[in-house]
Amino acid sequence: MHQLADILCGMRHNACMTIQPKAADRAYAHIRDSLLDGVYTSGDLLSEGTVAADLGISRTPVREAFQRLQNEGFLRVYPKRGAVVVPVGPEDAHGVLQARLLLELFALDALAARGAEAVRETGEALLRDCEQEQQGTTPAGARELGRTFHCRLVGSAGNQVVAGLYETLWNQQERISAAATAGPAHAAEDVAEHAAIATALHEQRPAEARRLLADHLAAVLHRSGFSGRPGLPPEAGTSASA
Amino acid sequence: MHQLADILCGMRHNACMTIQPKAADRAYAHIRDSLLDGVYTSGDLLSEGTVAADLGISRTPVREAFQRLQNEGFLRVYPKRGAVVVPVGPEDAHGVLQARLLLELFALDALAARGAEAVRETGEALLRDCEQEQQGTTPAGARELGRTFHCRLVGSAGNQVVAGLYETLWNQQERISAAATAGPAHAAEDVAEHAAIATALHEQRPAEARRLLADHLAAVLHRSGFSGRPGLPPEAGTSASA
DNA sequence: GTGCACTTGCTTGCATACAAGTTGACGTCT
DNA sequence: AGACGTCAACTTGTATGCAAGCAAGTGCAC
Repeated sequence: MHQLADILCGMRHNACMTIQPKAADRAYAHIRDSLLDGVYTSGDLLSEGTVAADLGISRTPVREAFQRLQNEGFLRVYPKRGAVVVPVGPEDAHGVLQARLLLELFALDALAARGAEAVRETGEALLRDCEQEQQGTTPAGARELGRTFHCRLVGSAGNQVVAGLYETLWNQQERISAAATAGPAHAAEDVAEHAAIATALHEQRPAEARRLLADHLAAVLHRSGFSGRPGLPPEAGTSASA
Repeated sequence: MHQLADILCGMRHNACMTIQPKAADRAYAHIRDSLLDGVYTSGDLLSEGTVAADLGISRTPVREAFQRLQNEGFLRVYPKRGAVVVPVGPEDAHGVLQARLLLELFALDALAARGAEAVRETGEALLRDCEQEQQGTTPAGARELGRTFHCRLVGSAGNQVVAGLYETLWNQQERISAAATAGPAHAAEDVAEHAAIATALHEQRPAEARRLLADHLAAVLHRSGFSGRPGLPPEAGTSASA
């Protein structure tokens, strides 16, 4: 345990992961993609054995994937019963967007407090993200780029804890996007709004960036289709199940 | 993130949990307690086999516990190497307290927006928590009551997503408290400040509750001993290990 | 003495076997 | 017919065995 600092700093063992990802990672990616692509829908019941058979692996790595997905809010494991796909409703969408607004506005304020130069540099980095966004066309790619944009924005505040919280939040955001059936249909609007925010930061107008960001999140909520009747119980449209 | 609540609350299916909790839960509780009580300290290296042998169970449930603890930020598992206890430093303490301030102030504002009656009721419930706090004397009990107080405060905002985020945050807070070696020495001050906040809410002075809360969090940071020199590298005081 | 391949002892990753719990259906008794 | 007990087909929970990976130490060749 003398070289623990090395362990903490250097991630040089990851070369093996590129050659042959662990079975647990494959299971995680498979289930997550199936969830995000609508193969599994709200209320579906999954079992470790079924997924393991589908992937040709044993239950052990699938079990690990289930736990990770439960921690990220995608699944809910019931003892001795199975795992159900957690349904999302307007309540959740409102909650996530409210939380995102809170964290992202905080990030902008913290960024502005770090000085004009930091604001400009962050805006520049975000603009580069937007350029990539305009090129990427696949749904999965658009998802990933949206994640990098917003996570970079929050990360620019310099608070690692808040950044970690936001990553958790983003998982739920992706679940909402998937459930909204809108998917990447509004990707163009997203990119345009991202670019506007990045430009405002790059030109050192943080106050306008705040306003643009708030508008952006409101627009995202509206486009998701969950904006109406926030008090509606989430179970309204998810009663049917296998 | 809320699987702990699930385990504690969702006992309606199986009566076995009262007699014999799952081995994975025992392993989780054992490691977590050891972490919080200082048996394991920052940088320590744990292996599944060792813990399994200590508890007289197999590696499988220990493995599950490791994953949960990693998700909560206590451990970091390195492939084929083992799990190290994540060290915490002033940077983390500042980040956590800043995030807590952000979320808890948001909660107070959201609570105030829900109306005077909601504010009074929440203050009343919090006062009841404080009464329990004054009775409980064991360190573990004090920890748990502090958790219920702050989680109830944040939960009163009515945003389940933010509440979930805050629970995640609280795990890190507990780790910081443990690392600060201050532990429950300042429990009396905590309780007094909690009571002041609850009273302000009960008497419908939310603005003062805001101020008291900010003071409380600043005091917590100060008492933790991590308040000075936030840029200091985290390894400063954590070199010694068993 | 120096450098390098090998060996050894640790670790995790995965597959498999078995134990235990839950559910729903089926048959039987009243 | 209706209620009730039994059971069979699922599920997860845990233990165990084996393969593979990583790091340090050992000994040999130079």
